[in-house]
Amino acid sequence: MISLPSFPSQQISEIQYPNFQEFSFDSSLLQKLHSCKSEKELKGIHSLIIKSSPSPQAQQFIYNKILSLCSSITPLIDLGYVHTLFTQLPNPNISLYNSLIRCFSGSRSKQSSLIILLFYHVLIEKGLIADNCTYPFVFKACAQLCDLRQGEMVHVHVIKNGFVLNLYVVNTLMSFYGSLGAVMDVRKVFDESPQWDLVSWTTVIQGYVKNGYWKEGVDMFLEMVEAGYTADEKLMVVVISACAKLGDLSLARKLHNYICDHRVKFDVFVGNALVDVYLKCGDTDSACKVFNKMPSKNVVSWNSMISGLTQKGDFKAALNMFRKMQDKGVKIDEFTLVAALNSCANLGTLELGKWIHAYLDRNRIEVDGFTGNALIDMYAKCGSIHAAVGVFDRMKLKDVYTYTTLIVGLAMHGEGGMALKLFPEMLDMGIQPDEVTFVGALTACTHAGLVEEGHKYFADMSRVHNIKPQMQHYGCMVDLLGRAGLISEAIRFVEDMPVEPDAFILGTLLGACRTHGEVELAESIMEQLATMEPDKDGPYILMSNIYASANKRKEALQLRKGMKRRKLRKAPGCSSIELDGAVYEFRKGTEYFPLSPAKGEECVSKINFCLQLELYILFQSLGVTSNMMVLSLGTSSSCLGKERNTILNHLQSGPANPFYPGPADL
DNA sequence: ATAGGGTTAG
Repeated sequence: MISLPSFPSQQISEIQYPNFQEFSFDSSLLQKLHSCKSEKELKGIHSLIIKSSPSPQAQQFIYNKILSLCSSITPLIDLGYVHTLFTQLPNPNISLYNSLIRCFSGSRSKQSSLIILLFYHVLIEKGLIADNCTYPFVFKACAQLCDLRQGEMVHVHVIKNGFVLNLYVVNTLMSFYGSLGAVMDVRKVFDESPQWDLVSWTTVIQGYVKNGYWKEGVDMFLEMVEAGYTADEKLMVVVISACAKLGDLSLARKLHNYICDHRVKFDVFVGNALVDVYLKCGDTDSACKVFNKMPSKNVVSWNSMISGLTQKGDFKAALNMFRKMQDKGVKIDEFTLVAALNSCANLGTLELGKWIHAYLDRNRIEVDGFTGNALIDMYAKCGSIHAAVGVFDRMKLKDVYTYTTLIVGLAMHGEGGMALKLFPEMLDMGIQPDEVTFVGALTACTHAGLVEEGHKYFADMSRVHNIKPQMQHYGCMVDLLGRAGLISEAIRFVEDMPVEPDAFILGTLLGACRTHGEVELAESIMEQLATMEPDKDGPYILMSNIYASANKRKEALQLRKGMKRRKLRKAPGCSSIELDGAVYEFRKGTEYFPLSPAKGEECVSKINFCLQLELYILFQSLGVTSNMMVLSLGTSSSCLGKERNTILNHLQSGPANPFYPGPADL
């Protein structure tokens, strides 16, 4: 039972945290309150307290305790209950308001943020003054709601009440401006603050970096070092991520050295940032070294490796990582799958791509946004354009990437008409096309032979959509005109371009010359190309084909000699097939090997890569077509029966397939 | 009681 000495009420309001021993309070109740960990327990104790019918003074004290307890066990707590509790308090002071607000800051939803702002306005109306514990939550709520004006208003209150001297308040204020992209305001608050700590520097640097001012962020870091501060691991992560965006390898090495020299804690965040920066700067070896040295890895570490290798174009290494990650039992997430799908798309490993699709379905991961876009791309690039369309149709959240991916995919499959139907549909949905969408639309026009339509898209690009044509778009137009046989128009187009044609454009023209037998024109273009890119074999190959089809043997021979003189060799053709989830790659004149390492690593040497066409037919006759597809076929045709049988034996009885776990494994 | 961190596309 609680028995209180009776205080005059004015005195009570001055004592914020009375010593509970003065209440001769049943200490077991208070102890229970302290050790309480769940809402249920809390409510139980609450009812016990009500039953003990405390005096108003004791009630204020206890409710105060309960409320601060609530704010420490969020988000487990029922916010409605918290609010009811709060309304029981007769004259809540600012610290009680802070406790209340803290309860609502746990859920980080838009609704809770609105409620926090509401409480903030109520407390001001009641004549209370917010303090250093109120403002951080209020700024967080403004950031969550993307409400710049509201935040600016609170900023004024902060100035009026003198809280610009409080680092907690100033730092959250900067973080608020930074999250809304107001970089100048972040800097202004920083410059006007009379004192800084490491968090202030981190916040201002992050303000720059998050908004794309990578160079400024790095410069600010250097300024900080100059001013005598020492960075911690949290700041280093920000600076390293800026360095990754800049792609500056020598800076990356300097930052790595800084970490070692200053004994910055090498935690999983720092490790991940380093792995990422080395991969983005093209130094795979260093990335692997850091990755292997990391004391603890998480899903992000693996994702960084996989997506980094994918972006570098090392798709096989990426998929091997993906497999290794699963072997280690690391739980994969959407980031993993998007990166893996990207690799599948580029390698043409449809089976693995399908497996990932099934994985998404099985784990009830919504096929939307990033995952949906990656799936569409994978199916389109692996030749299953119908599956790509199927994914597209089921997606609820379509963005410019979704439309562009499918437009490009359809165009590449010769479905120019279907691709061009999507374009106006996209505009109707209120989605603005970007420069890549126009590359897709122009390619679609090329493949459908729609010259007029192409001109219209090209004109609309700058006129209606305010996108300046880039070299790629000029290239598309040259290709469009060239393939349609309008060579002279293509030449005129190149001459009228506001920029000098690059090797790609000239190569496109050369391709048009080949299709339409324009030998003399080809020769003059070839001359230009040979000076621009003396090391490329492509133009020579094209030109020799042009001579060959014009029956000009002598010229062709001379060209070959020229190639030899320049030590140019035709890059070997390359092709691959997928069988039961393993990719077999064929290179002309070399050996073939399965994509996956380990058991299947032994190579069968010197197999002509074009064998696969025959293999495909053979497999069809054997009735094993379902797991196999041919991605691209070579053009030469010499074939050795013995070697073919070797491959057949190898594929049928050989290394354990599939290398990737099938749907049944998970 | 209250502030700052890494990975995803066409």
